[in-house]
Amino acid sequence: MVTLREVARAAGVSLATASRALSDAPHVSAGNREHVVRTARELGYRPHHAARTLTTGSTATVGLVLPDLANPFFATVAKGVQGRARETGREVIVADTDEDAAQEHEQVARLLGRVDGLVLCSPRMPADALAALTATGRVVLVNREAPGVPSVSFDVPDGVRQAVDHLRALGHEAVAYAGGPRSSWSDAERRTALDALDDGGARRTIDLGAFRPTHGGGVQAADLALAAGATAVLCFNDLVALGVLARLHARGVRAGRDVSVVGFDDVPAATLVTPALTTVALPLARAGRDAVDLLGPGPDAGSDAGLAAAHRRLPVELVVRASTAPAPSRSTAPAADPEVVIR
Amino acid sequence: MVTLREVARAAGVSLATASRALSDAPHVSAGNREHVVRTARELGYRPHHAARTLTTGSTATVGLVLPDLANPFFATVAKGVQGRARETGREVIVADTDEDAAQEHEQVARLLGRVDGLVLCSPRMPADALAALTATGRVVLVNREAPGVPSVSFDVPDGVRQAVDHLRALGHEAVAYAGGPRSSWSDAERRTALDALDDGGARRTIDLGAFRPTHGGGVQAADLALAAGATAVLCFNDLVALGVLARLHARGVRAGRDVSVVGFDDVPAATLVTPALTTVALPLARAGRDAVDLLGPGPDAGSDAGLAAAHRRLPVELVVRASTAPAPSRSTAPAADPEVVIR
DNA sequence: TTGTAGGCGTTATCAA
DNA sequence: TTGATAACGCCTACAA
Repeated sequence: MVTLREVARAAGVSLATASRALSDAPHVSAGNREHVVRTARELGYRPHHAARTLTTGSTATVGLVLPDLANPFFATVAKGVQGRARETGREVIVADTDEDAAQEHEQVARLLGRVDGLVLCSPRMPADALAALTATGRVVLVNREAPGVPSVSFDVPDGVRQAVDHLRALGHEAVAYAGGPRSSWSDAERRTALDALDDGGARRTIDLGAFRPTHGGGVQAADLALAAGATAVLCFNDLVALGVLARLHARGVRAGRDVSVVGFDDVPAATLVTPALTTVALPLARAGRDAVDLLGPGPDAGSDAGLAAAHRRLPVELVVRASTAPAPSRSTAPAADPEVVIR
Repeated sequence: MVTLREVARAAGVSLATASRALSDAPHVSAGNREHVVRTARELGYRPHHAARTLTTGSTATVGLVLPDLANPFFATVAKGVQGRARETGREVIVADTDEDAAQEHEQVARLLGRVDGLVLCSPRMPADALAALTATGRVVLVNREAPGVPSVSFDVPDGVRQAVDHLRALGHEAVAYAGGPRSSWSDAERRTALDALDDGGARRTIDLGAFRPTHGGGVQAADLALAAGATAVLCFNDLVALGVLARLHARGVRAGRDVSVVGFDDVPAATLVTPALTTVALPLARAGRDAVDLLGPGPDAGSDAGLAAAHRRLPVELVVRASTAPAPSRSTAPAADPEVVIR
């Protein structure tokens, strides 16, 4: 390995001058600077990261803790974090908790010793544990909010509103909600938003209950929705919605005609199924990028880096596809399907 | 920050003794060891990573460079890498190249200065560039092979064989292949395997051409397959297969009855569509784990860690679902569908 | 078994 | 503008 000392010697300058030249600090003659830079390149000099960290105290590294890397939702956040971190001269250390709240604490604590700051995505741990963990500062939350902790989340209430408005505009009165796990922070947020939309009259939402946030959970919810006479189902997330779609199909109910279905997240598979899923799209990668920015400027930052606000709520967007359609008229039996039945 | 020096002072021992006690090295009295460990815990001591790296030379870190974190295929590999790294006491720094071959070189070079070794997943760069890059050692390939470079890949030829055997057993004679990009190493591997299976007689495979490895590519391929009179289509990957499925459906052809479709990868969406996709499943997470092991034992390793073999080819498995079925008999028009048509 | 001291590669603080 | 030199926190011969 070629060290700075060797570069200095080869260039015929002192260690200090070499250091200054390469980290383009002031107080180096233009001639020396160029000469040092050239010899460094010739020798293939690469600064030793750990040594630099030891003296500067900066790791140029961002941590990322998330429940499941293989889940496209989190993976997309991770991509955003990684992209922004690199743009600002930082690396990303990623840790997967396997959806285990207990691991969150350990991973965060361990990583904090190795990074300048860290992004904690969709933590499952209860609020009090979260508060204790983030007391150190240097932690930004994504898809979760907690008092006093900087965070990036999504305007879920507005997403719920868009979805419900859409369904009501289509004439649906009996809208059911297929919820996620009770312990889920974001499920609570959806429910609060739904309650706020409830006008106490005919247009109330039917609570189908809490389901596992999976395809299977959706299958289960679909039967309940049918039994409850719902003409539209709003789902905790797309996986649940896809499960509902599959079950409706299996039971001979035409999704997007007899029953409308709306999901949340806009996962890739939403466009791959038939009918394509109407869903609330979340700016996942953007959230990851913003979280990195909330952590503060990286090593590459100019001097005028403004201090970021503590909380950001990103706008969401309802993407209307084929799984939602006008409510079937009450009086008539399902009309003969004018489309070509393809099976 | 609490340093080892402070722990030593608090425990009333020397720096060296404290160090030995905490890294459970020999030559420490049991009493001192326990005492030091306790005071360290009480003081909340966390070893300083950079300092340790500087003296030991080990970063306890693994690098991971891949084309696209948001792609479930790579994300699953990443999950495996992360899981195995942590089990062996290492962190993972992940870098996303945005599918850009030019970035691969830069990312790998940069990361190599910060990690003990790195996993390069599905590199797009040409073979010669790869050879130059990996000459340093410390790099393991995943889903790609190169002479002299340790790698973990999949037994794709066997997967192709399983798929073709399956289709032939179902009576399909006109099997088409919807290929991936010409520059793709794994596409070349599939083609080689297909050629080997060609008996020169009636059972030859129809080459549909090269398509973008996306849903859209599949849509395009489907029309060609139909025009060529194929009764079965083997696809470069699941995304392409899903596109074929969608297009067949749109054109009124019953996938899984009139035409059989087989994919590659077994992405999550494969089970979410109707008909569910028959596909060749790849042990992606396992590949990530094995790649880490090929990098050598981590800091947590026992003394008897054997040296790993340089190449591993992981077995793959055809997962038969509803998108493949017996070939329609030549003479008769498509029989009336005995199933309840649900649409 | 314990302690002292040197060094890992860099940056930063002083004098010169 | 330069150049010694002292940290940074830890590990590890080497000496006691």
